[in-house]
Amino acid sequence: MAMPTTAADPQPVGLRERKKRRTRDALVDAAHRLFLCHGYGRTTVDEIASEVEVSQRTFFRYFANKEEVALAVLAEAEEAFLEFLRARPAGENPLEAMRGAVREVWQAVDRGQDSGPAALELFELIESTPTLLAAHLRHAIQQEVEVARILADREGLDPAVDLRPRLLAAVFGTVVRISHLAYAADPDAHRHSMDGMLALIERHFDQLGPALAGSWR
Amino acid sequence: MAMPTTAADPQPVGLRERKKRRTRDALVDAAHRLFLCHGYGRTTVDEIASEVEVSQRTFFRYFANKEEVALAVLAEAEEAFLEFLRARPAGENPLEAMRGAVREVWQAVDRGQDSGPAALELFELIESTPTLLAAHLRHAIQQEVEVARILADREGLDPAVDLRPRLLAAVFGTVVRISHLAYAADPDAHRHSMDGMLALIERHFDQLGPALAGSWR
DNA sequence: AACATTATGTCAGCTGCTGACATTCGACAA
DNA sequence: TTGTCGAATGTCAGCAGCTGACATAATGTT
Repeated sequence: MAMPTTAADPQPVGLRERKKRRTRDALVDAAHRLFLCHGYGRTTVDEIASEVEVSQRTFFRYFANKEEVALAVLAEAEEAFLEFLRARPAGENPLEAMRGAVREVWQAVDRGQDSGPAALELFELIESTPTLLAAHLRHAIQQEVEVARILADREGLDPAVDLRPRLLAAVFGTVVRISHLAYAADPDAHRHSMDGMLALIERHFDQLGPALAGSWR
Repeated sequence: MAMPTTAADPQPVGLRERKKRRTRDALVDAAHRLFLCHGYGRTTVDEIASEVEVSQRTFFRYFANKEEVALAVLAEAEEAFLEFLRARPAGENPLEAMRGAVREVWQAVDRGQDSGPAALELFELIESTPTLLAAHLRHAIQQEVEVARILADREGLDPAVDLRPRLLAAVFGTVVRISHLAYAADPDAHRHSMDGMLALIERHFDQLGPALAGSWR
């Protein structure tokens, strides 16, 4: 349109925003280190803040509460999942689209340096910390609502009257969660292979139909 | 057998235990009143305690935290569900057993004086209070684990190797939760009828297969 | 250089929650 | 009835999470 800006204008990212991003990342990093080392409950917010040479008050300007800093990277992954899901071709049915999106997320995680093992440790920390587990499940619910909205849009449905999107989103979330649990519970069988995680999810989905069908004999 | 006790021996419930039960019930009652009136966040533990003329410290001897007193009645219902599920005839398949158990729970709730509307209000309170929602979801997960154990026992399976019990328990919990949401969201359609809730759950289960199958056109 | 904007620090304070110790209350026997 | 033991409760001190209010410093703009 009008307003011919000087072409190269990816983002007017000022020094300010860069600095903010840096301290934020530093806080997440320090928090994870301390949580994994001393445990979530035995790590105080003041410790995290002073590790980054920042006041406690600033910490709470970046994160609404102590849980949020622990789940920050997970929140980013969930956001990425939504992006991938929105970008899936319209020809796929809902289930195919979600499987594709979760595959893309794991591929992206795989590319990111050492985030594979880190993700595993994070899962264990969350599962073994009641407070974190509760917060994580709440986020998962919100994620399900958003996923349901996307699915309803793709299929041209009204989420208020047709509950199938919500239902499928919830079931999908459940399958992913149980896969994470199984993955973390049996490290020897799957570790060092992100494909293992995907295979687990696929297997669980294949078991879903028979499990619902009737007797298991 | 031996030891002919004097027949009428329901429970040697001393005055002590009765008093404990009374103050506990009073705390739950006062808490619910205050939560529904002023909101969860704006109600302090001291207020609840002083309402029952008890020190704050005693409150925390009855309940581990503020959330627990809000979810107490729900926890009892969940316990009842487990009991009913354990008592279901062995001939039923897992899904039939769970449907039967949830029906029995609602029938029992129906018999309890005015607990119907109270349950509705409680659901709304939980769903609209992030902290409570998180705590509730955590409890739901624990419930799922226990349900999976029961199902595995019924079918003679090892929950560690066969994940179908866990999967079905999770899906069932999801369906019940979504039914609660739909029930609370559209009061006019279902209110004053516990059968409405059961019908909703049945309908959602019937939608589950088609929703998983493929396209929704 | 002067100004507006925004991030940060400091401080005071509330609320949830816990340990330690004293006190009171119910159970049970002499 | 009385006395004794254990359990329930009260009191107090204190820590940690979290917030509002205000002052200060850093950054961006003219």
